[in-house]
Amino acid sequence: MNEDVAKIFETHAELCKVIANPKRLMIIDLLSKREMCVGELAKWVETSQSTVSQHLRLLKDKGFVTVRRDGQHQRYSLTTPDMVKACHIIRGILLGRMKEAGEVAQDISPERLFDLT
Amino acid sequence: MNEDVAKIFETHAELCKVIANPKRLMIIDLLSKREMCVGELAKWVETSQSTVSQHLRLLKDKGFVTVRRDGQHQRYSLTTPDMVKACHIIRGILLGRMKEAGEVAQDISPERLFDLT
DNA sequence: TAAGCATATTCGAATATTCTAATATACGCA
DNA sequence: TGCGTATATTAGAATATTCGAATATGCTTA
Repeated sequence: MNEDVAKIFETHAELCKVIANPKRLMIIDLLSKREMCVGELAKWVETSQSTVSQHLRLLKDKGFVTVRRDGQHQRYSLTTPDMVKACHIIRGILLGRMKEAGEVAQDISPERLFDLT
Repeated sequence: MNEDVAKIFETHAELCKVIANPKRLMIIDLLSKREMCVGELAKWVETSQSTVSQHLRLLKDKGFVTVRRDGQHQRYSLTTPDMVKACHIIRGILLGRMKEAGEVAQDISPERLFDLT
């Protein structure tokens, strides 16, 4: 195998690891709806501020979010809408299976898990 | 947060973990081209038969491949083309970045990393 | 400058992942 | 039946991930 190809798959896996965690998936989902600060995300995800901060750091390091300071707040937003697209495809696979098994209502959609009304 | 929603993100992450490994990504890529047996995959991925077998087991457990026996061989194939679609989107993100950084040729595409001619 | 809120960082325990080596199982054919 | 090939399984070491507790840093306002 070509060495460059091996490297590509290696890095590809690195990017996939970003979405291989439920809390990061929630964060991505929330940020796909609107910009949010850390405390707000922590509330929605129902976990500690520390945990959210660490996940956000990873997301930033991997280039999937940016931050802007707004007074005391750090406002995070997504930079890569394609990642959301990939997440929705995979969540679609899951929901399809769950619907088939009757584990979930037929009208549930991959985009409406958090209700931010 | 709704308990069912938490469960969905949990399982969603489980599915994402499947693609969070370079060798499994290679296996998925190869199987997206055609059915293959274990030894053949091991050759392309350049790893041990045992490792490939273990990855295939995970892929089967998660419902992404099926097997059929063909004499001494076990022929594996993909069941979920959408997973390939998700992989291509993420690999597209990566290749886009690499092209921008001049780390890779402009005409490389997410689908043509292995040449099975 | 001090107090208070928001966020980041560090540390360590618990858990999960990945690989290799060794061994077991399954099939086909002489 | 016995041998060779293909594949699966198991065990264990090395490494990676995840989280919360504690602490540090940064900003705002009195």
